[in-house]
Amino acid sequence: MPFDDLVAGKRPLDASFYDRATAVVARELIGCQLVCGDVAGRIVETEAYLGPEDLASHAAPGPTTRNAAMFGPSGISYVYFIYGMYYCVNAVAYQGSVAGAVLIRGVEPQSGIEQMFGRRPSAQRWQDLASGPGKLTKAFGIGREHNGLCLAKSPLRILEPGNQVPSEVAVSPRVGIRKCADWPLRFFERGNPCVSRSPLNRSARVEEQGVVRR
DNA sequence: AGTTCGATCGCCT
DNA sequence: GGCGATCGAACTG
Repeated sequence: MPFDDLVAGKRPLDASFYDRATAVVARELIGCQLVCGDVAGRIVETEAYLGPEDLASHAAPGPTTRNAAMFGPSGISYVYFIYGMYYCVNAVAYQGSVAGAVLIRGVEPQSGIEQMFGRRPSAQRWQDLASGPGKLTKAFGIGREHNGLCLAKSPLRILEPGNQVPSEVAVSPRVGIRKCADWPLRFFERGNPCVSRSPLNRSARVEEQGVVRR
């Protein structure tokens, strides 16, 4: 769909959206629209990372230069570099704690698909362009320069879902972590092919904890 | 200054 | 299901 038609009438989510419990924000980001430049897609998978009590969170060790954004105001991006070759993008979101962020793990490409294939030539299907946290930053061209930006009014921004509300949101443990491995803080649209599929996701040990119907 | 290891991905078996 | 790629942040001495 053309970019202008896709974003027409959709307003960016403002700080009041992000200034709530991190898991609630993670749940409600499913179906919202991620935009970077003239590339856009629908968020279909997220994970909540909490404050110091969550040992899997980058906030657990306390503030450092890398994770500083997680301790700042809600509604700001937190982008970090991992495994020597990937970026991951978060939306800072918390209330009543001292830190928290939502990792965006899966996006359904909607606009700028040709550009995404140009950035990820190894992708065989459009469904796999952004079906993972490292994949989607590559497809969207998100890097260090996008850390610490206001997600309501930057080239990197998130818009309200409009008429794209998810059919059914499922909950499960988070992927690829060892500490707090049982906490049900991963949210995804059931059945969507753009949800990431790491080996851990497919393992019988990781089973869904429940679903949220609308 | 040296070491460790990670909120991943893609290729191999 | 396992592993190598590849590098910066954080920690140790």
